Amino acid sequence: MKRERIEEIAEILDKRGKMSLDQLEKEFPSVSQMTLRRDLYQLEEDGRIIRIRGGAMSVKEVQKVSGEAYTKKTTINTDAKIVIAQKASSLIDEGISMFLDGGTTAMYLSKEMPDIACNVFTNGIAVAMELAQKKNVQITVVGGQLMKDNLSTASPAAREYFAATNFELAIVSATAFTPENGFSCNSQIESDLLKQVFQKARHVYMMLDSSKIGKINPYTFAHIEDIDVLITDDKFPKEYKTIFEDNNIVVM
Amino acid sequence: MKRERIEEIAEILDKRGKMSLDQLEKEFPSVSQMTLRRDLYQLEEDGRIIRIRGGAMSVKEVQKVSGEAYTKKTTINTDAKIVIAQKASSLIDEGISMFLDGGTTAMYLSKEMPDIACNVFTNGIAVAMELAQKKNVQITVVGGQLMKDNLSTASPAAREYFAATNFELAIVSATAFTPENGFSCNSQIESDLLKQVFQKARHVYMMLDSSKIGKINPYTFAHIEDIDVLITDDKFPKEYKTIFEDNNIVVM
DNA sequence: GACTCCTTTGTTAATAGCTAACATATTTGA
DNA sequence: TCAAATATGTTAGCTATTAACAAAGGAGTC
Repeated sequence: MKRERIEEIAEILDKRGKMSLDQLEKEFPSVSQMTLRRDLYQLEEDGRIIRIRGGAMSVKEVQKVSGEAYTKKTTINTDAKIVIAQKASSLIDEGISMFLDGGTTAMYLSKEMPDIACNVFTNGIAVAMELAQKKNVQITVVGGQLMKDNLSTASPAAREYFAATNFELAIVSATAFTPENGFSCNSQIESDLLKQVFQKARHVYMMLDSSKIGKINPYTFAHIEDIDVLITDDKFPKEYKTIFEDNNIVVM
Repeated sequence: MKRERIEEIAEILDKRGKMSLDQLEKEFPSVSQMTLRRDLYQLEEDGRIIRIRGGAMSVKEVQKVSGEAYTKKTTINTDAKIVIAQKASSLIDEGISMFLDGGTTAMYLSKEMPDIACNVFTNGIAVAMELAQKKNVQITVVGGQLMKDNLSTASPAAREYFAATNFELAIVSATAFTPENGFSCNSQIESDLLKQVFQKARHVYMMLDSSKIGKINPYTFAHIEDIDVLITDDKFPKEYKTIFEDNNIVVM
């Protein structure tokens, strides 16, 4: 109920742009003002709204007012990514040692995942920052050149480092997928890093929201048979699903 | 006078992102709080800022916040650190290759510093994220275990990596200083890393706000004679100043 | 210069909104 | 089913904001 209410508040705010607490109280007569305040506080922490005196304002509205375009990457298929991230986070067991990539889906995953004792290796600094909130998660950041577009790092040195490291699990996502070209991304060093990770990981979970399907990016880092589990959303085409299942891959 | 002040407020806010009225009052000691309030009100009408409780926020900041998670850590001696960071940022030349640590002062420095072409190595992921906003800055993140308290990394591997890297300049800060025990911090691996950095850096600038003075932390990584320039605030004790100057260190 | 009009700035009191702290209810999970 | 964690409600105190009025400049006119 909290989750839904917060979601609804966010939606209303995105629609109306700006609302006072009084107005919100009228929309949600069943809860107290304080609860709404707390909801707004949380939405602010998530970066979805800005609290102003007497109410709140949607970030979208701000961006509209200021007239500037905002990065669309964070908004593509957000809901699907969150669902996927939730699903993936439920698969993480206590004490596990895992690799997590630096993509937006991994970002949501690190928000959703429970605060259990485990070891996470990541090349995404935004992911690392998010995970730093969790008391019990041990984080190791992969060093290297920082790519500003996706806030992740990669370097030859990191590749070597991973050659001497073992993971129980690697959870990654691709920016493009076709059955013929497999999973691909836009950066060669990232692709190299992921290849290395795949060699050392016992299990590989791929998070792939349906917007990535049918696209091809320059650097392929894995093929269908390289992964163990595919986590996707309900818009995932049925015909593809059978391809994965024929390779003994669990599709979620 | 009004016009210029408003312009200046807008600029400062674009840089710092978010400021309290208290801080603004310190920046503009010659006018009353009410005047600043009115200025903010006007800037809001112009769509350049958003007024929030206790201060204001630049629209640019809003766009940034909407992308990432938002940590609202309030730190000690913020104002002094900002002053120190401003001073330090004025010392950075185009094309330089430098190391920056992961502390809060370095964080402010990365906000204040101009967007010039240069190479920055850092072990602070918050610093790296901040620098990622600058188009012309090349960033390299040091990998390793993430320490959650200060969001910086350190590892033996990183030490080796730096053994093969040269810097023109290292800008670091300590969490404690006494003349006898030198500059110290709370983590052994961080201390090791800094020692290595000091060996490879041609010049070392130390940022030290006065709240650190007289304190001792477990791991000393440098002594007075190891640094070239000390950047501090105006509460820095005079008797200490002479100690530094006797060692040919520029005190700012 | 003295006067008026207009803009900017400062001061104060009253109010609205926020936070913190605790109390209660509800959910989760063992 | 119980205990622990999470979510919600209630209150009191406090802080920031507003509004209204007063004072101080600036600009133009006689």
